[in-house]
Amino acid sequence: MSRDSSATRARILDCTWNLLESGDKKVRMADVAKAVGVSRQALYLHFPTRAELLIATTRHIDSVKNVDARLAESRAATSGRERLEAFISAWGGYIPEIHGVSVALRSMYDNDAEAEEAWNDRMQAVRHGCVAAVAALAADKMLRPDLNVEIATDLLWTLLSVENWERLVRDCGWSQAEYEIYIKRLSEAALLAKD
Amino acid sequence: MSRDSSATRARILDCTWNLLESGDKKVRMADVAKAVGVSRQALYLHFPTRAELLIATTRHIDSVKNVDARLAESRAATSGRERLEAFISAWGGYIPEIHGVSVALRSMYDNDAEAEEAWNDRMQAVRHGCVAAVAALAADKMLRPDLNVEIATDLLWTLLSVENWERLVRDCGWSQAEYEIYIKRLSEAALLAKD
DNA sequence: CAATTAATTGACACGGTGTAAAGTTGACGC
DNA sequence: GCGTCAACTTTACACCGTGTCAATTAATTG
Repeated sequence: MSRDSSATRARILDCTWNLLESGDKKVRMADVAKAVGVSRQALYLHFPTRAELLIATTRHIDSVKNVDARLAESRAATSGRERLEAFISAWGGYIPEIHGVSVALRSMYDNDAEAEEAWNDRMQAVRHGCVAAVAALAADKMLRPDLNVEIATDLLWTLLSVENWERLVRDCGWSQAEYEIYIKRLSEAALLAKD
Repeated sequence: MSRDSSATRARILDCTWNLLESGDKKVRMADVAKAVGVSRQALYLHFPTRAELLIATTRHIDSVKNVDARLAESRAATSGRERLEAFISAWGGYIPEIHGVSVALRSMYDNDAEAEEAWNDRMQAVRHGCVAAVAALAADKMLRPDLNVEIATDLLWTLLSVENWERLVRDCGWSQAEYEIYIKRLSEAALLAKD
């Protein structure tokens, strides 16, 4: 080949990531192109649409940040309660990493079916983690008696939403550490039987 | 005047409301115009921008649905706990009424400073209610000892977000009644000292 | 050298918002 | 009845951002 296609593809992903994370919202295709130092049209040589660029960027972040390994940790915990805490640490600690791209993806949620699907996929993955954590609690008979597994999963999934993280950390000015502490307490207050 | 200006203005607001609430997302100026039976340009005779039309629509809904009176109820409660429950009922019951317009407003949050401000105003109003409810709990010495008033307010405000309502009612398929029951329990588990 | 391929340049269609200008229609006062 | 004012219409267009297309340039490799 003349120039290394996969290398520029990687540069595009990195620059997109940077732009998104720098919080300058308004990341247009032209902005990315400028940041990469490439023509706007070159982007379309690598990614068919803006939505696909964003989705590819999340996957890129996932692989760089090793999200699978992080979440795997929570599966190692023995007790249900430890598992819950480990999962909250893993996911809660991952939210700030993907926050920029999550904002971009969600902001095109309404207009773009592809973006919607990508976002939902992501959220379903989180839900799987919630299901597992709640199941572990139930196995330990630690689940509040007035909750069934389904309801408890819905609640935990809701508590751990990116939107709630944004509210607390961005809007309320909490530190990441505060977020993790209080969201753990909250989750436990919500799910655990008082004993 | 030739035709009653304020009457068509009201018709525009009603039709916008209907369209937004019918969930057909994609409510463009042209869609509203068609629904009202008026030219697209006529809309701009009454509202300078789409954002202002949406904002005016929320105000219109507020006055029709009498949001102030609803929230006033919660201020009548005597004990802190009653006040918390009353506030959750009032606001939680109001969310579905404004859900359509809230989606539209939030979807232009990133692009439109005016829409952002309007949405934030709304959320600040809710926060005032949270502040009052938490203060009432604190006055009754019912607040969890490991929470201060500020943190407790942040938490309650977060729990009562429109986004959480959407997650539970729309995405998880909860009924409005379930939402209110479980969000009350959750809020109490989060905020109340166990006694 | 020739073939291949990344990337460039410049032009354009589309959809949605908002603007501008000229024309139509109806109610009202005189 | 007539003129006037204001609501509304029609048509046209500018702007922005996405995505498409075609012709061209440049670098690598057999």
